[in-house]
Amino acid sequence: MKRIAESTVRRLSLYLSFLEEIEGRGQTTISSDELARLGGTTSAQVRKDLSFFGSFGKRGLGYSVQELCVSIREILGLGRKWRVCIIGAGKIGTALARYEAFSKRGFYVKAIYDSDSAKVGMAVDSLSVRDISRIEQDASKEGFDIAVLAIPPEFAQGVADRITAAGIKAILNFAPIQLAVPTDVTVRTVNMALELEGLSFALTNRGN
Amino acid sequence: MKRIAESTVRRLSLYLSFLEEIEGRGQTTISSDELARLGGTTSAQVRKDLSFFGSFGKRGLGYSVQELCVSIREILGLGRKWRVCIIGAGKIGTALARYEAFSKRGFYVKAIYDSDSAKVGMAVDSLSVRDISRIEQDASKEGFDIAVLAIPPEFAQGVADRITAAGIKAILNFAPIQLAVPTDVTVRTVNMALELEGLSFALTNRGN
DNA sequence: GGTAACTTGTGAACTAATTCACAAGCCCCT
DNA sequence: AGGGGCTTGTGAATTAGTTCACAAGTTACC
Repeated sequence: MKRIAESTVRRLSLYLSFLEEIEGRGQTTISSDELARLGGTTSAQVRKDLSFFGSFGKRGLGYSVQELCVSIREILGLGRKWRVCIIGAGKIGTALARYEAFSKRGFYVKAIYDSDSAKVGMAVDSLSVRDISRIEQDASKEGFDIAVLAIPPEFAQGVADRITAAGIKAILNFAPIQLAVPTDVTVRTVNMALELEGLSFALTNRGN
Repeated sequence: MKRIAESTVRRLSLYLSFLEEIEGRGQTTISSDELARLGGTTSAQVRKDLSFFGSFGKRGLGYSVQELCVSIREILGLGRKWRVCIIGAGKIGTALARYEAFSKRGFYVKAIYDSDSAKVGMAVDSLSVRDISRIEQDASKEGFDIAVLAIPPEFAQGVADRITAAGIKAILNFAPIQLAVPTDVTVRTVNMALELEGLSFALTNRGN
């Protein structure tokens, strides 16, 4: 299969969220044009995005909302449940652990870790904060698929090394740092300072 | 000035974070190559990114860490303090309000709002949750530059309409929805479900 | 069954972003 | 003062991503 651009995957995710809402409203078919308007893109873009994975529509008619939902879920690998662990029981870590939107989309937070012994044992919803020293043994025993890193930047690389060594292949990184990981590990970084600075740039340079 | 790509702005932000760390360690000059390695890109990319805004280095020698910090801060508009309000005192909103990294970077959270009267008056650090109905009058009186939207998707567009009408030109949106705003308003959306789904895609299609 | 009105799927054309490659400039050493 | 070793800044080439445009397929209706 040809390499798929990250932008394409993002858009598929976005289309799926619209399709699910539309499905809930009882609409049964949708055209690439309607989907494009919802996603702020063009109909050609929608069709091209889908064409990398097959042909899902009917000419003259559009796409079956239900079938397209199923197809995109399959493309994105959402047909199964993913086991997530959160590392860092600070403000961000605990907020994420309590965030229901994750489990709604099939991502189940199974454990939360911290290195601070004062936090270990603390309850976060139905979970109890575990000591980070257990991460290696837990990772293989409990089969975590994804680790969410919500720790200070100075510890992030060290923890990333440990969890990738323990076999975790996907990391959602909230630390404002560029992680170095083996090539078979995927990292997505969410850096809020960077987003705010992008807004600062836009405000400063607006009006040309 | 030519239109600057969002990817360029992101990278400048990233370079700045490295430069600040390096400055703290006492290193006085840096080459595009070293900066590129830190940022996971190429030296040509670093030089090109900077070249859109001027020439900041010395041939044969590299860049002065201190001067480059100052220049990038100026490019990004970080020479001033930005006034931020957070809308939504739920899990994400309160976690963001308490997040110190914002003020370190010059973004000051001045107020937090919610529509739930049970939450209004509640303390979040030194702030007290205000009723959302006050947002219009507060926005002009207190001169908010940036609004952070941390509310359920079904309310996000309505609130976005109100705050843009009230003159706010920049929105950091955590609601998983595509906001429609006037062209002079900049929106950055952080959608964690979408990031997780990107990881799901990578895990599912790894090894090609 | 034929035709009109749509909409997809996809090469081709175009636009944007990244990488190459090298002249020009700077520092250090002798 | 001149040469060698670096590193920047930037047009040119390349690669990646988006948009165009149209043949091909589908439905509805007469």
